[in-house]
Formats: sequence, structure tokens, C-alpha cells
Amino acid sequence: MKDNNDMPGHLARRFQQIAVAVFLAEVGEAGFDLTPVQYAALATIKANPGLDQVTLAGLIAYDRTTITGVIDRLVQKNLIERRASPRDRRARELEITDEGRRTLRKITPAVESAQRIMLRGLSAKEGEELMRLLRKAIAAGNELSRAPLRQTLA
Amino acid sequence: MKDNNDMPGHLARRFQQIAVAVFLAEVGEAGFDLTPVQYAALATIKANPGLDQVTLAGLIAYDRTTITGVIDRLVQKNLIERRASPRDRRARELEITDEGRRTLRKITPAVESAQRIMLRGLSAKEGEELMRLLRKAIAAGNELSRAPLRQTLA
DNA sequence: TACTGATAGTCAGCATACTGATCAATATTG
DNA sequence: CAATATTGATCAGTATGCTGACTATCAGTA
Repeated sequence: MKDNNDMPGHLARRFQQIAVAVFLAEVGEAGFDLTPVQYAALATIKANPGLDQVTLAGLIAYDRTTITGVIDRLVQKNLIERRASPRDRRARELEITDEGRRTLRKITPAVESAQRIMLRGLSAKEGEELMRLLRKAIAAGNELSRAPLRQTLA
Repeated sequence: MKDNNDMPGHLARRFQQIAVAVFLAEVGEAGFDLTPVQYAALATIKANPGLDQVTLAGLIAYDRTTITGVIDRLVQKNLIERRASPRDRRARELEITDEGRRTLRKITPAVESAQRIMLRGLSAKEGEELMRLLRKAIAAGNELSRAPLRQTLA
């Protein structure tokens, strides 16, 4: 019988599971309470001030229904602001707050440390190769999930 | 700034996201309603008749609290049976049913097809290399998640 | 301009995953 | 053997992630 270890899907799930655990551990140790998902959203909002939720979702490949809750929690933590767009009354503009900026700055070392730890079994060259192969597989499968990556910025 | 595409954690999440979508699509097209998680549990129960939930969790690296719900749903679908262990009244023995066996047999082509599709951007050699690197990274990080792999069979 | 279609956001519902707690039962040890 | 520690399972609570439905709004067109 085919072993779990021969199933890319199973390996994907396991690697992601470890990645999340490492992220939460490092960030938690640094004194912050941010999930990987919240971090990616926060960093993307900072890099694209005033973007709306659909655009944000496309930039990080989240489902638009998932974004709602993530944004809720970031607002609750006072890291971002959500306000109605003057140009489109359906849309909400997202803006990072000063506290969000501060948090992002202070959390960065922990985030980078986490990325290193989750690759700690690999040499630098292997780590690079793993990321290259993941990027390539992801690019080919982008349209297969409900939440594909969309590089378009309005 | 560091791009998302340079973060192994983000790539892990994205690849897993696509892997799940592909699995559900293939299995659904084949006329079945099984998640990747349920499939792995079912296949492992078939391969290890009478195992208890903690052992099952260890074999597929699930959290023990997650297993409870997964088992519930497999029982509900009549694919497995859960009964008290005669040797340890705390434990539940898990056994695949005839319908579970039938389902597993008929679903296998779709599952294998899904594994191919999620690697479709890679050559055969690259696919092998990706799996090797994932296995290696996972092995080094096994103890970092709350639900590590445990090969022990009682 | 009225109609049609598309889009932004939200919601209910379901299925992983985790934290931390609890209960029952088993193991260990003084 | 009695006290203690450990273990198997479950539960409540929280956070992704998805499906499918819905509202409000906008855009394009007849």
C-alpha cells in the first residue's frame, strides 16, 4: 500500500502544521499574540495602504469569507482600521495603525526566526530548492483553489 | 521587504490549500464525500485493525482532540466502528466496516489522481525531490508541533 | 433611464486544528 | 495497598478555510 509519506498532500499538511506551530511558538515567545494569517494580512495592509478586502484577499490568496474574520480580529487588537471607501460604498478601506506598525516592526525578528527553524533540517541550498519547487507547484495549481493569488492592485 | 514568496511558512500554507482543493475536487467528482483527513484516518484504520484513537493520531500526526470529531464523522458515515476496548476501558478500538473497505477501494484512483494533479507543475524528478525535501524538513521539525508523528504500534 | 449582471462584504454552517480543562481508568510507587 | 501520576477520550473555546446564500452597490447596456 502507498504510504502516507509518498503522498504530497499528506506531506503538505504536515509541513504546514509544523510551520504554524513554529510560528506561534516564536511569536509567542517574543510576547505577541498573532497568527501567521494575521501577520500576512497585517504586513500586506502596511505595504498597500487603503486597499480593500478583496484586493487583500487576492494578494495573500485567502478566501474572501475568511478575510472578514481575520480583519475583525486585527481591528479588535487595534492593529488596523477598517472604514468605508468614499469611492465605492460597498468596499472597506484598510489602514494600518501606529500600534500595528510598531507590532510589525517588533515582531519581525521572531517571524524570520520561525522561517529558519521550520527549515532547520535542510541545508541552505536545500531550503532554497524546497522553496523553488513549492513556488513552481503553487504557480501551476493557483487556479485550483477557491482563493487564488491575484497580483492585481486595482 | 521580504516577499511572501520567500517565506516557507506562506508557501506551505498555499501548497496545502491547493492540495486540499484538488483532493476534494477529484474525490467529489468520483462521487464521494471524504476529506483528506478522513481518508488518511480511514486508510490507517484499515491497515491497523483495532487500533485505539491515540495510536491512530500518532500514526497520521493528528492532534488527539481533532481525532474525536473525525472519528465521529466516519462512524456517522458508516465507514468505521468505534467500540470500547476490552483490555483498557478508557480506550476505543477502531475497525473499518465493509462499506468503509468498499469506499476505500473505489476512491483510490481519485486520490492518486489528486496527488498527480497537485504536482502537475513539476517534472517527475522535481516531484520526487519536493517530497524528499518535505520529508526531511518534517522529520527535523516533528517534535515542534503538538501532534508529532509516532510510529509506535502499541 | 430601467434592466441586467457583476462585485464587495457578510453570514450560517461545516470541517480541520489547536489550547487547556475535565473525567474515568490504568500504572506506578512509597 | 493506598496515594500519586499518567493516560485515553472528550469538551468548550478560538481561529482558519471552505460552500453557498444574501444584501447592497456599482457598471454596462438596451
